[in-house]
Amino acid sequence: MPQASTYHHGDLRAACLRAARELLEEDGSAGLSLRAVARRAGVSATAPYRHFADRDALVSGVAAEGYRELAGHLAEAHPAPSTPDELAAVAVAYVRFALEHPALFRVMFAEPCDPTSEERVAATEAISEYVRGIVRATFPDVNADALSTTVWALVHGLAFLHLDGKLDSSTPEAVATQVNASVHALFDASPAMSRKAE
Amino acid sequence: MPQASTYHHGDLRAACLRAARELLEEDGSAGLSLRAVARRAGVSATAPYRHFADRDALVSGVAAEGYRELAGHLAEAHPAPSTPDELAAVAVAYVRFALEHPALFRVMFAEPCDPTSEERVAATEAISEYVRGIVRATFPDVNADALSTTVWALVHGLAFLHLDGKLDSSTPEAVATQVNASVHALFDASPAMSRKAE
DNA sequence: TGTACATCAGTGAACGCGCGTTCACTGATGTAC
DNA sequence: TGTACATCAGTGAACGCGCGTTCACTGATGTAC
Repeated sequence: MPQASTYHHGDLRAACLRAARELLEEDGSAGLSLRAVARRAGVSATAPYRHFADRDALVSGVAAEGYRELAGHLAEAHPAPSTPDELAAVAVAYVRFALEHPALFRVMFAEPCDPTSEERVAATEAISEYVRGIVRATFPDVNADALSTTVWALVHGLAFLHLDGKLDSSTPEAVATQVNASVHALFDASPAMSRKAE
Repeated sequence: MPQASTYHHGDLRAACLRAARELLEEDGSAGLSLRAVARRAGVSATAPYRHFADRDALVSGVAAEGYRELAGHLAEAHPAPSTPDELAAVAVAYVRFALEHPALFRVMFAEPCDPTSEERVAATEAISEYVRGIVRATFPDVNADALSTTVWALVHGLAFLHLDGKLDSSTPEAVATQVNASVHALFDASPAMSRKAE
């Protein structure tokens, strides 16, 4: 329901989140201020206060959006992975998301999760649950909670190391190869874990 | 060579780094300003400019110190690990360091590595080389470069997930158990990797 | 269909703040003779 | 040992800036009658 009117924006909340995302990609998290967001949305400096209690609420909103978007990307990579190869494809999508939205990814994870933002906490929980579900589907006979933590940590670490330029991120293929190799190195161990679980 | 004199500080550089570390632990990276550092060091706002070109140089200095300190902690956990268990002990030390110095750890990794700071780049390289060396010592017959990246990513990811409160960090034992389990899950796969490398 | 009015989403001036950085300066130190 | 002087590490006033947030306000919208 966007309006042609200049006074009432129509959907300023969404416009603020969009502006915040753009600022993030351009200037990194340092450029993410309420005033800059308002400026970019073409609105007075205080207008965002109609939609966000304060700066933190804006940041939490951006992070939550990022989580949902990440979840979408993972599902797109494979809706219901059940083999190590399919799981690896999801891992590649995770790292790719981090590399395509570096500043957003950092906002999502580099600051301590604000426990007062329900939206943000819920989105984090959703990702966590999603990873657990995938691992359970791929290795039904294994302690999925333990293995899913390990998988998530591995993939998360790969994402950060790529982000920090510690690994070769020059081409998407190089990244995919690296992620695949690492994930398979871990999955080859799962039978051993299975044995322990019995 | 510290001086009793009040005018000449003696070792203001070190005092600034110390002050920065304290501010980091107290207020997080948001509190890390040149002026705050000067204030805490008991010195005029501009005195740090005798020792740091600008704010970035200060931050890079802090990060570099963090890298060296981390390296020290790892070596302390085990000077020359050569078994999976010993390697796991080093991994636990890595994660413990992150949990003991959360803000410092974030400064070290959460911002893109400043490529203009030689000190910082060198310190990063040193850590990277160190991990590679350990893995090579533990698995001489394996593609150490590939495996060491996987190990580092896994441990690094565990550190961040703990930092973000996504895993149980309530006691040092809980953390150690989790890290040990994850690292062993990976190491149990190394024979498979070895086979591939042949 | 027309009017009165409550509600809502915006405005814009103003506040105080801490920041990074510059500049000309000055006090202390150490070295050459 | 004593003095002159260069060097160095501090000082403190000042700059301009962008920020978060408050406040009283006003224009637009939609609903009740």
